Amino acid sequence: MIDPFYNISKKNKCKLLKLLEANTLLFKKDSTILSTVKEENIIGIIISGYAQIVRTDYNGNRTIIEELEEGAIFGSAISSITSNECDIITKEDTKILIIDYDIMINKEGMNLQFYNQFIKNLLQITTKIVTDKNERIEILTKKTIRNKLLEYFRINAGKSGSRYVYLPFNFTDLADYLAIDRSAMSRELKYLKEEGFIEVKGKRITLLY
Amino acid sequence: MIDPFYNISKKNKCKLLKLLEANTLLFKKDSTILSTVKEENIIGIIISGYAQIVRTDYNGNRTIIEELEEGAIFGSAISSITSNECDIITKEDTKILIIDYDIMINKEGMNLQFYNQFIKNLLQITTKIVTDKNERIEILTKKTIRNKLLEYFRINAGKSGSRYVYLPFNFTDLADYLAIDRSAMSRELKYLKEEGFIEVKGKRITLLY
DNA sequence: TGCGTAATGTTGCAATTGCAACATGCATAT
DNA sequence: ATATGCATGTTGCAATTGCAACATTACGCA
Repeated sequence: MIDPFYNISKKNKCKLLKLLEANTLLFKKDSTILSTVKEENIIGIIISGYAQIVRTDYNGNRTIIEELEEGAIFGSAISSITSNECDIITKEDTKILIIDYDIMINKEGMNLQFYNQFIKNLLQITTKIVTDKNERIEILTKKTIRNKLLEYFRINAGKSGSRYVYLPFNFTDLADYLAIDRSAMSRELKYLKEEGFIEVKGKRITLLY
Repeated sequence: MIDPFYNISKKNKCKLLKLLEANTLLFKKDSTILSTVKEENIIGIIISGYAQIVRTDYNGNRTIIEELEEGAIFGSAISSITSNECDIITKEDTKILIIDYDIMINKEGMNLQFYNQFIKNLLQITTKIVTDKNERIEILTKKTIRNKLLEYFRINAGKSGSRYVYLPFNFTDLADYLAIDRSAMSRELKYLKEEGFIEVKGKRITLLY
């Protein structure tokens, strides 16, 4: 993950935040950010802590839209908080930075190194986000639970270059991420085990094919 | 859609392309770009024409990953051409620009207005791409064909602020986009018509609810 | 105008899936 | 230790879906 303030000195970071009229906010664990953030065209940056963008629809189906670690950026300008069903929920005490997207973009003719560097860093981060979204879409467009699982494994084993996949979350959340029923997923995992395709030990999955 | 060269003069655009060691390529209608582009960390920009990123899996299922209009950017750094099943297919004669992502990003300490402006433009474009991807994910995570359709309609009627949805592609491609079987979609559309939820006239859908 | 091809509509059927309901396991706090 | 809550595992069943096969319509082009 690229630091949004990569290659920007502490001093310049302060100048930057002033220039962008940024606000720092603190949230306790398990609080909902959302309403603060939703209304306007805003970019948020996780300074410290951990949060999730979660959608809960009228049926009560929860879907994790995104995991927000330190340095992650989010916001109406970038994430799907446009949707009326989305919450950002902190999983730890979390410190975030709020920047108005329009103020940030409309600094014309800026010749400030730190400003341009910041924009460049954001470009790299959003590029990475697009890649992640594409992976998710690639998985979601598979038509069977089995193929969704195998695609998920393929992508995530590929990242570590091994035959192991370490789940970054629990199975309930995995089902949410894959947009499938948890019990149906559990059943399919059982079949995959029985047929000798995979081995599951806690959150570590070994690919045997 | 934001022009990648917004706020950059013709003269500066030339300088920029030289600085970035950009290459211009021409493709005839219905040709496959792909192999030229796939290998490296590259950004492509559609100068003129129209193309699609299409994935065809081993079952022959086609999925339109992305529509590439004039000014659109794509590439291994940004799109999911990482996948081994992806093609970029031109639907018209198409002129594209190829830029090496690493060369572009690693121009340190640049104080050139046109360079910084270009990066900023790319940031705005990728931001928009993320929004689009999120919309698609929002649709794909719905569990029934009906809900996928309704979500698609909701999002796209919302854009024009009316009760009309104008499909940007045909129904076959819509089914690909929603990652559902075409005939099953056709059946569900019939039910939606019969139940008075929608009215379909060619590519215009009217929401009646 | 007519031909060929691609898109669309229709339907039966088998396979997959979601859902509900319940059992088991595991961790944490009192 | 045990109670409480949450994650996980299991299974029957009904609903949804994909698939295949075919009919019909629309469209581009000679």
